[in-house]
Amino acid sequence: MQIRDLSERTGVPAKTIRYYEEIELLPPAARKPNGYREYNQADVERLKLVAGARRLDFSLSEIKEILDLRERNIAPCNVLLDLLNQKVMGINQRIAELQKMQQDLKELYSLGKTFPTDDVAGKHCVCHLVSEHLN
Amino acid sequence: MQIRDLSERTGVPAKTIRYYEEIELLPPAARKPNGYREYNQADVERLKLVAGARRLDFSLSEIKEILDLRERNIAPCNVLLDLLNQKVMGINQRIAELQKMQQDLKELYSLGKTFPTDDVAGKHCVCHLVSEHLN
DNA sequence: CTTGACATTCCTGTGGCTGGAAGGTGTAGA
DNA sequence: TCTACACCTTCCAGCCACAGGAATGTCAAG
Repeated sequence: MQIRDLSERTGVPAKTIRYYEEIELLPPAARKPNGYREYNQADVERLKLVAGARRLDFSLSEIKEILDLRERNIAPCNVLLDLLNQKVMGINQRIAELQKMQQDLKELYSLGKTFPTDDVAGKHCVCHLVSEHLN
Repeated sequence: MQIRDLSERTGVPAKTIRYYEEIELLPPAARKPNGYREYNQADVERLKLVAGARRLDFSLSEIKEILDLRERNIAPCNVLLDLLNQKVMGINQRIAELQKMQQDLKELYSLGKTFPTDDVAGKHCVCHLVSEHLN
């Protein structure tokens, strides 16, 4: 199985697979006599875990932690469960931030609409509101 | 007024101010005989607009567009209002994506909890769920 | 013998900074 | 005068997770 097959089985671009190897997220691939990378089913499984974790927005270093545990024959399940939990809380916070920002944006929009839109100096228009916007 | 004063009046780190100048978001600063950058009140106002817009998560190129309009003596108010509006919609979408992801994370967590946590191979545990997770 | 689809490495760019090194300048106190 | 110390300058590197592209090599089919 060469890199394109691995790519198709996992949905990860070949370019990205090489990159993962370069940063040592994945172990150095076996090579065919011609220098081409060669993969097996275990490589597919490992990369599928990486791909699934990426879709859940795990960072590469978080994923590396998982893979490293497994390489040392330690089941990473608990770490993974913890990470899932942390992600949920992180996303809660992120959503709250976004909602706050959306509130701000809407307020600025509404208020800005009531000001003239031809103020180049920006003293009495929406531009001024943005300038004075703190947090 | 030197760079540190500008920094304190706007909350933008000196390092970042230099960076903004380098990428031509801000015009080249006036210089004192000793080579130090020198700023005036107009520079404070401009940078405050930049800082406010950044807090609202405008990109530097969006901000550049605003500043360029003003430099050409065109009031950027309408463009700014449009951008505010776009941001609101963008955030709505982002929030939806995050909520979807949170849903997925919670499901994986709950289901993962029901599996053994000592499965190094990852065939019958939360790791497997993550591997098979598609969007 | 050529065409085309693969593969390889290496370099660059993205966004928005931040950190640090190496050196110059300005001011206050001993 | 000497010396701290705080400020300034430029330049180079790193972060994250890749994507794009150049230059080159390999292999199978027609």
